[in-house]
Amino acid sequence: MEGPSVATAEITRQSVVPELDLDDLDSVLGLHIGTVNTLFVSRLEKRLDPLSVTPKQVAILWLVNANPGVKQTDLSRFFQIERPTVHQFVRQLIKNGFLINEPSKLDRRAGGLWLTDEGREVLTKSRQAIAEHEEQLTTALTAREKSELFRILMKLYLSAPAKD
Amino acid sequence: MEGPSVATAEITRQSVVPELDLDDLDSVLGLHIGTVNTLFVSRLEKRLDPLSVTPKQVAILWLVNANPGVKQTDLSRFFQIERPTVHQFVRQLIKNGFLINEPSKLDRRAGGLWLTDEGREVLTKSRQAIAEHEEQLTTALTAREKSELFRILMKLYLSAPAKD
DNA sequence: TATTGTTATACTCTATAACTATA
DNA sequence: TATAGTTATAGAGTATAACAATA
Repeated sequence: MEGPSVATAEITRQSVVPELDLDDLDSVLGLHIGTVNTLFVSRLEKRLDPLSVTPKQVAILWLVNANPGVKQTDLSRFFQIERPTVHQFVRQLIKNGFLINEPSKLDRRAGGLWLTDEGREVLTKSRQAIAEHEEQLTTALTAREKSELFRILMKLYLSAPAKD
Repeated sequence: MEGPSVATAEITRQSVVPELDLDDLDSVLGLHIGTVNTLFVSRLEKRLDPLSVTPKQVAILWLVNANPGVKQTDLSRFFQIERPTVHQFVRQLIKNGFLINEPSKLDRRAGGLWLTDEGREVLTKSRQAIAEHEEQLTTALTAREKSELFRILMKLYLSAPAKD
């Protein structure tokens, strides 16, 4: 799996820039998470560009589609981002005609979000783009590595001590 | 390890917001990488705030310290970010008195970067802050999970198809 | 008082385009 | 022509503070 029957070759970022002394910077987990995140986000942004949506906007469309009438507060809780941050995505999506905001009749503070026909079309195409993108970036991983990665990331996320 | 001797409980993001239909959004790897990245970055930013540096600025200081006289181009290659992006961090670090830029005598196009005494102090304190931060966020992981995470992230990074 | 949404503002990280100076 | 650095500008994603409307 890892090559010939010698000691497993350790592949590190050192091999990418051999002339630099990394001084153990590559033992910082956050660095690698950040690098891989940038890789995923920037590639996906390019794929989604023709559809005039960003990765986070698609995630919002995705959940609104599956939960018609959902409130911004619910999205804020799911993504663990602040309400004004959610609102910014929602505002852009409404401006671009992918989403509408219908005030709730039960609680007039809250709005309910729905996709437009155009929003549904964009979501369908975006899901296809995401599927191709994820397939492309994870072909090197075995099925077991993929599921381990999901499991470990989830464990990190769920075990994080509360803010403050 | 995972609880009583029943089928391993699957812990997902669904359990965080039970009332939402996720419609398989949680099968998108990029979402989890992004969430964990935000977790790491935002926590570290708060820890570094008293030192007046950001996570990326510390990474720059770290490499300049280990490679006195390094060029911005080398940093650009290591971090896989564009030269103007590196320059922005460098400019801020110089402005804050943590870095100096001494033009090379061999190639007057290039500058060489060095830490100031204050930069060295901030780096030392930042490394301590990062060590505590990483320890705090990864305590839930076993040693094997940690090394698997490093290995899989590195594999993703190194196997990524070239841009375009 | 508490919740929902909104507006204004700002910060971090990233990019592209276009420029200067040097090799 | 190619490389190193710089400047200007922009965009994605995030936050906090303060406010209005509603419950």
